[in-house]
Amino acid sequence: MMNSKIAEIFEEIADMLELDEVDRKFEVLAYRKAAQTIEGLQEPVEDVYARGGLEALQELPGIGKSTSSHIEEYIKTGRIKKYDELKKKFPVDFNTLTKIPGLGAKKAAKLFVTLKVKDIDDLKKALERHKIKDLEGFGERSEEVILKGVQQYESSKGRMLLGRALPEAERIIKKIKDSGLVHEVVIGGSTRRRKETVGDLDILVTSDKPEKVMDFISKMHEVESVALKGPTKTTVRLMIGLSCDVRVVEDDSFGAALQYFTGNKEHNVRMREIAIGKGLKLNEYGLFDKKDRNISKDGEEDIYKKLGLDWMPPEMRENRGEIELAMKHKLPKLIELDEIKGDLHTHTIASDGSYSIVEMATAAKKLGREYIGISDHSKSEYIARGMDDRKFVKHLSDIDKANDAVQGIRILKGAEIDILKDGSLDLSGKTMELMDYTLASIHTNLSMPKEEMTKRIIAAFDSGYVDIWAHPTDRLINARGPISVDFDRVFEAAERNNVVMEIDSFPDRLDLSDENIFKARKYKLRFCIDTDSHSTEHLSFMRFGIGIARRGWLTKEDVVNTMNAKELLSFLGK
DNA sequence: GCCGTTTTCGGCCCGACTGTTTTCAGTCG
Repeated sequence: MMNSKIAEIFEEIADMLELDEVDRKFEVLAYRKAAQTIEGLQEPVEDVYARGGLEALQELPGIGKSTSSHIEEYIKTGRIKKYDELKKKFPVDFNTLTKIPGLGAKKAAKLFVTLKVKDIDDLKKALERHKIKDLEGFGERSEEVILKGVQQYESSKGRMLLGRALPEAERIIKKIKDSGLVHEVVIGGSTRRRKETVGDLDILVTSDKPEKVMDFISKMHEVESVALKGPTKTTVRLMIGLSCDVRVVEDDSFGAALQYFTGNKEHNVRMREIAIGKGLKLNEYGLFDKKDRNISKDGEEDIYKKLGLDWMPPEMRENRGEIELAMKHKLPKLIELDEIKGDLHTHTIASDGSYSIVEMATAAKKLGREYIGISDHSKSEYIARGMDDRKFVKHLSDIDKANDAVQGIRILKGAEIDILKDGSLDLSGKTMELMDYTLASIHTNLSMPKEEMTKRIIAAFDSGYVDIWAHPTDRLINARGPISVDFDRVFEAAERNNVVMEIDSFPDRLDLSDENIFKARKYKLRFCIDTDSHSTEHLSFMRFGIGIARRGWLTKEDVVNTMNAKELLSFLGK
């Protein structure tokens, strides 16, 4: 899968074009947009090309003549000439350096020209010697900001978004399955627990030809290098920049091994303690009695059962009280993906989405949704082509028309409305009353002090116009921390005003996080799992939000978009 | 460089914030 590699190259081309004396900002923008499209693609870009050549590539949003031929060139030769030429002038690792908060392409280029900084290691040396503060255009403060940025970058790297890791894991698993060498093949570890980021992939296989499986794994074309290869365990470095462990066990050990490799560590420690208490021994090969006989060969559920526990979903296995509940047979019945009836956070070409209302609705229908809420941006989101009241009124009537045009799915009229600095909303009450529901969210002044931010959000809720608080904390995983806010007071205000808490399923948001869901569950609050889709492909991100909701122990009853449209609207008081 | 029931040419990505500066460049959303 070359998607992320090509996306990275396009991003770097954009970075380098930004350094040109002539203003090429629209070209820069076009490359960034193309990078985004490729990165967000749910299938390998080489498959798109294999299916329909340049034409098929050009059907992707933001991919045109030039970018499609770059992609073709990369697929055929592994290089892109334009990129190589630019890189000659600036042999700098822009990809890494511009990920450091406070450092953009221009500053990185300046650091290269003056201090020969090519990568993060050079940057760290320059920081240690305090060389940066004396450069023209930099100062004491810039040096501090960059130093802090480097630390932040280093602490977050190494863990990959679940949204990237899971599709890759699934592809690899399918390949192993199709090899015909194995009986069972499953993903374990934090990926199976649906943690928001994963450090590496743990794949568990049962087979009576372990060596052949190991050979097969190490020769897959997704593999960049083989770190370790033995008869039952292989560790490879994948092209997408993730380490992957593959472990082979015998059929009788499958349940124990799956339990062991799913974790987490604390959960497993508790499990082994319980086994010891019963005079047994639990390891990855089985549950053994005093005479070392494996007494549990019937899968994972049997391991739990023989230890006096109910089987529990992987998402709960974090030692956060689930073992106690399993002993008392009081585990909650967690929400399932197929219980979701609609999606209330989606964007169209009316603001910053890539598809029309009809296209989004048709795609949602294909996924089995009964309704879709269209929630485009309000005017303060200039960059997202947000709409003012006048445009919104027209847009809402466009949704009505689309509703008549598309059969078999109901389209709801919504909006994602900015909560402004003073807590007021970005559209008039008159306009908002024309909608079926509203999402409210924060996109500006994110670093506001806690007290001010808390008052800002409470003021928005108290307006009485907010139905759903969208991507509440505004964090971007590995890139930006959450806003600073007094959750207790905000949750109280939400309870008072019947404001629903969103779980945004977009892979780098997953907001609320599972920890915050735990906090919110102490209040009488309901949740809504949305995709924040900006394209039809994003609609399938729902499963990531479901994973986070399950990690927060939510049930069907907690989540408002398990209701049908009629029930939902009546719940929202419409 | 991409895109098109306002256009195949001429729009797109504008404004806040910050730090380094005396009027603005870079970064970020």
